[in-house]
Amino acid sequence: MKKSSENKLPVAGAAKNYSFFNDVWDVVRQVPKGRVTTYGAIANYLGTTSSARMVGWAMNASFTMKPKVPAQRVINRNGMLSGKIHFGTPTLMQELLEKEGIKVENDTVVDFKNLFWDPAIELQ
DNA sequence: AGTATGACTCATT
DNA sequence: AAATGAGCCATAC
Repeated sequence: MKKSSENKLPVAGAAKNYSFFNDVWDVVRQVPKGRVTTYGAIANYLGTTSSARMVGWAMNASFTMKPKVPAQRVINRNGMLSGKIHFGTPTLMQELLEKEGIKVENDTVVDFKNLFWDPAIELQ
């Protein structure tokens, strides 16, 4: 069995819970283009429903991950782009979403309810 | 080592 | 319906 060098993460202190972060990224990468999901949905799928905040931290760490994680498809339960401030520019997240065909108005995904992709249901 | 903060969410008021 | 408190737990200082 290989040591942690293979599973090493750029996140300090994540070694203990690296699987959680890894699972988050794995799920996010499977979000179809043009669809979105939420922190809570991912947390629920991973069995840590009340730890949606950790999903946010995983997203923050995802910027240094390869292959890249479509973090713009992960938003909060209101369909709002709560994490856009963590992108390079204040509008980058919205631009990425619109490039995928998702309409964004006032930092909120239009028709979010219809575009919502729940891993606990879709991914099973 | 203790406190504060946060890309969240739910329950209560 | 809007505001507030609480649970969550890793990171930052």
